[in-house]
Formats: sequence, C-alpha cells, structure tokens
Amino acid sequence: MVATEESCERRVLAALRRIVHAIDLHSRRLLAQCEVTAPQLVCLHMLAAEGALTSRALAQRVHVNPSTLVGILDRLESKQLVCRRRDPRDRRSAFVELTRAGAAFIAKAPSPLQSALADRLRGLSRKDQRRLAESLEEVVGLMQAQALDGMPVLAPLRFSRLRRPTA
Amino acid sequence: MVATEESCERRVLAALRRIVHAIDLHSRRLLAQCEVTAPQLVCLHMLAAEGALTSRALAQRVHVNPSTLVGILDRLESKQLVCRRRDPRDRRSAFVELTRAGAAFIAKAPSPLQSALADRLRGLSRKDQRRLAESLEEVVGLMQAQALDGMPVLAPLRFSRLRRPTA
DNA sequence: CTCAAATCATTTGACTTGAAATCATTTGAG
DNA sequence: CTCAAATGATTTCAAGTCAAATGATTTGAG
Repeated sequence: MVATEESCERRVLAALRRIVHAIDLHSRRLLAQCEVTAPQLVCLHMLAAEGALTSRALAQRVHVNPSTLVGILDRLESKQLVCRRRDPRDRRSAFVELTRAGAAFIAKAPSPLQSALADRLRGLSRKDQRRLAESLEEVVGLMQAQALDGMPVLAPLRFSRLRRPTA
Repeated sequence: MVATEESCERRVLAALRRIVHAIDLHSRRLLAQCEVTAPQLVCLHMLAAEGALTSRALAQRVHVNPSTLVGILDRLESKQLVCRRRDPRDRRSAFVELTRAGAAFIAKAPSPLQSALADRLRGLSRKDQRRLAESLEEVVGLMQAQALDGMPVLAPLRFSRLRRPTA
C-alpha cells in the first residue's frame, strides 16, 4: 500500500506547500525580531547591492509584481529605511534608494534566508552548494515551463546521487 | 567573480522566491480556468481522499493555519463545493465535507500541482520521483529546523541533481 | 506642434497567509 | 453541581501576492 507515483506527486505538493509555509513563518519571525519582513529585507539587500533603482527595476530583480512592491516600499519608507525620489529627467520614474538609516540597518541585518538553511548551506562544499542551488532552480524551471505557451516536451530528467555531507 | 558561498545563498533565496511566485501564478491561472484556486483545490483533494474532516484536522493536513482555512472554506462553501456540519456530539467542532457537486468537481479537476511539473514527475522512474520528493523534503526540514528551538542536529542532506532539459 | 500610444507608478480588488483576540461549548477540579 | 480552564471555530488585523484599471508623463507619428 506504499503509494507509488501518485503519492510522490502528493509529497512534492506537500513539500512545496510546506516551503511556502516555512517562508511565511520565517518572515513573521523576522518582523517580530527586526521590524522588517523577508520581502522587505530582500529589497533592502538588493538596494544595498545595486544602489538606487527604479521601482520597475527593483521589482524585476526581486521577482515581485510592481504593484506588490508599492506596499513593501510604503512600509519601508514609513520606517525611514528607503526613500523614493522622482527622476527629474523622467518624472514618471521613481528611484528608490536606501536612506542613511537603511544602509546602517542592512549592514547588520540578518539574511532573508532561514538562518538554519543559510548556516547549513555555508557548511557545504562549494560544489554541493552549487548543486543544491541548481536543483532548486530546476524545479523553478519546471514550474515555470507551463507559463510558456506551447511548451512542448522537456528533455529527459536525470538524477545523480550526491555524496552525503557528513552529519 | 564566480559564485562563492555568498552568491549560492542568493541563488537559493532567489529560487525560493521564484517558487512562491510560480505557485501564485499557477493558482491565479487555475482560478481563471476552474473557478478555484490552488489552496482550495488542495482542500478539495484532501477531503476527497480522507472523507469528512474537522476544520482543525483539515488545516493540519494541508499545512495551513486554521484561521486561513476559514476564508478558503467560506469560498468553497459559497460555490457549493463543500458544506460545514456541526458535530452533534461536540458542537464546537465543524465537520467539513464535499457536497455531491464537490465530489463531481474533484473527480475531474486538475492536479493542484503545475501541470508541467506533474507531467514531468509522472515521466520519471519511481526511484527518481522518490529522490526529487526527498530533496524537497530535505529543504523543508532545513527551513523548519529553526522553528524548533534548540534544534541541534539535522538529518543528512541528500539532494539530487536535476539535469537541465536541453533548451 | 498635437494628440494618440507607450511607459512608469500607483490604486483597487480578490485571494492567501498567520497571530492574537473572541465566542461558543465542553471538560474537569473542587 | 459549578465555574474556571481548555478547546474548536471564527473574527480581526496586518502583511504579501498579482491582475486590471487608473493617472501622470513622455514619446513619436503625422
């Protein structure tokens, strides 16, 4: 009665749902600890890395819809961590920038990643890190495949077992 | 200037965000096609598999907060796909059940999983399916680890590499 | 130049999400 | 038995999410 293909689908589904759940819980924990949620933190990190960006560019880089970003930036702005500045050359655009306080904050803010996952990741060899990243990226690719229209056949998917990191 | 640990962390983070994104997009597509979102579909499938459940039990099984479930069930109920029935023995509890229409609906509803991913998954060998499921479950384990307090040791991380489908 | 089309940000609307507070009911200690 | 504690569902609140509509501004065709 051990389930077979169909239950693998269920397991994958359950795992994805639990990933969503874990991300959300982590975000709420961050909010309680640092006054900032995970999406907010992701934006701050991106701004720290790239400097001032337009809303549009930032939205693309953090994989969020521009309309979603508005609320996130509103909250960051109300905390004085970022500021929006109209581009004088093209007044449709708004540059988003870290404030002094925002830069100071991000300099010692935690990773937006669950710390256990981040720690664990750092404990792996470079190669294993890459493989984990690649695995997740492949899952992303599979999930997105359907978004593209006629998306025909995908090439055979091959797994190779990875050395287990010594516990 | 390739990669290093730090950028792997970024890649993992980006992949997780994109997974959330893909799930959301898929859910909206489902809503447009079937009048039902992914979380709603997950609940229907669970009820089909398990029969009547209390709200609490259903929430646990689909990995959702009970308060979240209320809204989901409200919408399903308004579509006449489920009904809530007070337990006569303990009137605090409410059993949730598929209606006739709900059962008919779920019999031909799509998988809550992105269909490309589901198709792909079915195309794999049993063993590879298991490995993919296990990989994701490991990630879940790592992400949740921190939720538990002193969570010391983590189970060995065993992930598989998915080879990219030839573009 | 002029006005329609394009572009950028935002608003609006629907949904999901969890925590905390609330309400109804049951259970259990005294 | 009685009333406080526990339990199950729900409400309320704050956040995130996207699509579609809107508003402001710029660009480009004529």
